Amino acid sequence: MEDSTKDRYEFKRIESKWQQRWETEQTNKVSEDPAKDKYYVLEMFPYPSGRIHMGHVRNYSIGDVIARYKRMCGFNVLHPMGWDAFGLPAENAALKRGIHPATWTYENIAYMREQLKAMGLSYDWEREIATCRPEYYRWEQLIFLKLLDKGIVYRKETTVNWCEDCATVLAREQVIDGCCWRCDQQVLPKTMHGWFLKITDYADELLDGLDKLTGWPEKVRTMQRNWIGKSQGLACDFSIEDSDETITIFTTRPDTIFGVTFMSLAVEHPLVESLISGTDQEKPVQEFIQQTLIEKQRNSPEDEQEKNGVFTGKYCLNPFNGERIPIYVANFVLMEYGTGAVMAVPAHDQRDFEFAKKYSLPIRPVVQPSEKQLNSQSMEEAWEADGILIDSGEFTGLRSNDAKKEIINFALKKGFGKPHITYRLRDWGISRQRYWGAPIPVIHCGDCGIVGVPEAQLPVTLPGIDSPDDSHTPLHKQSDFFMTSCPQCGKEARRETDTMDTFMESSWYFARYTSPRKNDGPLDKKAAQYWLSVDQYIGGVEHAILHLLYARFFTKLLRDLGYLDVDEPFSNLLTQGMVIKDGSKMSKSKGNVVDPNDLINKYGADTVRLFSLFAAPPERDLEWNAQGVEGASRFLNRVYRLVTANTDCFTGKKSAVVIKDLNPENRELYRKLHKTIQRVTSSIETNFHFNTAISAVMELVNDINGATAKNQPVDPAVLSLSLETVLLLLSPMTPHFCEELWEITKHGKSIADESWPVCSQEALTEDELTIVVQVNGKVRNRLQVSVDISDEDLKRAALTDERVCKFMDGKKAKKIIVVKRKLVNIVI
RNA sequence: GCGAGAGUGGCGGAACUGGUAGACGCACUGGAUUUAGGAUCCAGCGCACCGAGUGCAUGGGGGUUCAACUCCCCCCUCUCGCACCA
Repeated sequence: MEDSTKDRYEFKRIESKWQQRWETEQTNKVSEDPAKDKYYVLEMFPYPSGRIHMGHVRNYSIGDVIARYKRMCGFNVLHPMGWDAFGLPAENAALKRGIHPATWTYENIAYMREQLKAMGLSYDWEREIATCRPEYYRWEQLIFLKLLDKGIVYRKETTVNWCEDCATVLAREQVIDGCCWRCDQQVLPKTMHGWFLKITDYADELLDGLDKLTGWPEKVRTMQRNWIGKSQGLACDFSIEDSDETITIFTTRPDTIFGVTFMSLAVEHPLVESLISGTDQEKPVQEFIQQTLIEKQRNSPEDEQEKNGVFTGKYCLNPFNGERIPIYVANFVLMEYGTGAVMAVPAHDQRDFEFAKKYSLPIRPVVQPSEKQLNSQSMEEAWEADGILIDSGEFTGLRSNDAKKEIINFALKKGFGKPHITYRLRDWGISRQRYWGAPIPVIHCGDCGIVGVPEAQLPVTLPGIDSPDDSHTPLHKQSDFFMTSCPQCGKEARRETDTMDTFMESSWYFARYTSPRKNDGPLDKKAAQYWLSVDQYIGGVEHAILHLLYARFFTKLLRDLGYLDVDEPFSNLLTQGMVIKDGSKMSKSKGNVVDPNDLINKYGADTVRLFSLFAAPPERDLEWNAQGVEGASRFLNRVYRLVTANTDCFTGKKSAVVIKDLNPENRELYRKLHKTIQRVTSSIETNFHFNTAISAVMELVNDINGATAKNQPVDPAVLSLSLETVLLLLSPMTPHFCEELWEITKHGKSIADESWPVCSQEALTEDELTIVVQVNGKVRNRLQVSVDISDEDLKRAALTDERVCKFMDGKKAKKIIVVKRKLVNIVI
């Protein structure tokens, strides 16, 4: 059992041999070459958590096949790797072990780098970056300052999402079901100052750009669209009776404005206080607000609350018809969306309908559907679709869509309303009260206010890299760090102690790879121009919103700062599925993790790569199967034996084949060989379905095996070409293995420097075809016929076929359908 | 509820613009080789019937067609994402 490796090819020796050779010969080093077409393939860079996991293996295997394939196709391929190295786990681990987060991070990087190298991935390691290095984040600080100048970065006080466990603020994108995306603890609201990026300024461009990203999965585009959440409608003022104040509402259904029967305010709405102060309703409303706030805290956001509210005792006026409208405070109105005030139209909005039913408020239909008559008494639910306006003054009779425009225009003319667009997207809060992140490069001066750190003083580095004791305490507790002087007036001042959200680093790393060592600016424009955008980006779908939206945003920022000239960072996106075992995602808590190290030691990197590519198409989840790995291993061993048993046929020269001179068996094999090139190439080109590419190669291997097993010797030229093709086609997937056999078969150079094989049309032509004969659509026989048989002859052959006659049972053919080169269907 | 995707053997998965359903692999069964195991090789392997053979089969139901995994309509299930968005 434990000696099961003895019959396997020597993957250990072979893999380290080729890894060393690629390194010494700098096989994967690239630079800009205007003479060649570029191809930039990138896998989402890892967080240096300690060891690579199967998800990484799958991700990088996919990327590596694409990189190696494109390279063989003649592209100048950029394929870099780096580390998303800032983040909370480093702090936690450091605290636990009493070491510095940097130490932990760099050790992990060193170990994981070796693991990746052991997989034989074709990275240009000279471009490696780690985002925690000052050489990287200093440029991020510079970009931050430029954005501060432009007003894209600003500071404000808001209610933030606070995670007590992580002791930091979270962006809205990082709050999942009311809990922290990382530690899963309930997130609490907290009021504090923080730094923001005006992503909302780019909302429209981010939204419109999605239409052009045809190389992205529809799913991801839809998710981003929903996240941006653009709604168009009317912002309209309702004046409050006996008051100078007005309530501004936002609605996407101005066509229903004559159906308003009450007004709902969010409990946090700023006007509530003044509405109720000193009135009889003050107490009940206050109580209701308290109650609602408590419930909001307590309940997880999934369960929808019953609609509740309380009358404020005050009225406002519908500007369209002057009607008196009671003002309520309601628990289902969100302060964060629109204006926090909703005009309630119970006949045409389900929530308002439920609320009206509960508090016996009037329901007045104003949009009549064509298929039924709405009646305020008998309605059981709101009619939310379009229709024709009724009881709507001068707008009566218009269709919903026209009415929307007319009503907005009317409000605009009269001055009490205007067209308005609102987004779900909020500005990106980037302040984190953590140690292990890039310091925000500003200084707070009592006299001058906020002052950017002068460019010449960048980077603002993290303190205490050499003193592990308190090195990971948050910066606001380290006076050595925050005590400074104002760069403008020289007085004593306080350095900003927040660090940046780590998503800042991952928002531009792909661009930095194009000039990773540039030391006088973030990007070399020429290099960026040559390489960007990324032609193929690969990673998990869990980043569909966060990282991918931020990276798109940053690309536009860098473009507007003059660093780049592309609008979008990633032209094509492949979202690979998860690695599953026993029905669920591999995770430590589930105890179903498979360590790639163990597999590589047991089977070799090539086998592990091959299996992860073969078991499922990349976008689907991959069910881990230990026996499947055995299968992949078996296949490679079979190829190894097949090639080494036939080294005689390799002469070191290019074999030439004259199709005419081949006997039928050799011709068949030669045809299969070209058919395989065609199938593998198109599998990769159309959708990166490596699983079918591999199965095509397996078929070819089976055929070569079959041919050599027969007594008749295979033509050496056909045999050597077949085996060469197998190696060339497999080489992007199992590179060490193919390099070794390429060398054994007397090819002078590295297989990585060979060209991708080309399918010959001539080789594909056949002189005989198998035609399926159907009777009434059911397959009854197969006929071997010459390719140039006429339809008439084919019909005749089918009709006279013995088996076919049996099924025709003496009946006459009503109709005969002939599909060229494929089938004959006799209808009786 | 809204949006996206998916349902094919025991399993992972194939099937091009409608034209041989189940490629390839795993598992399984039988055989060869072997002292034995492992490895390797050969054969079989959707379901039903004892079988040549014949039926039936791509979540369910209907439809279009000579022909449907593929196109259309209705329904069911699962996965993922969003969710009181006015």
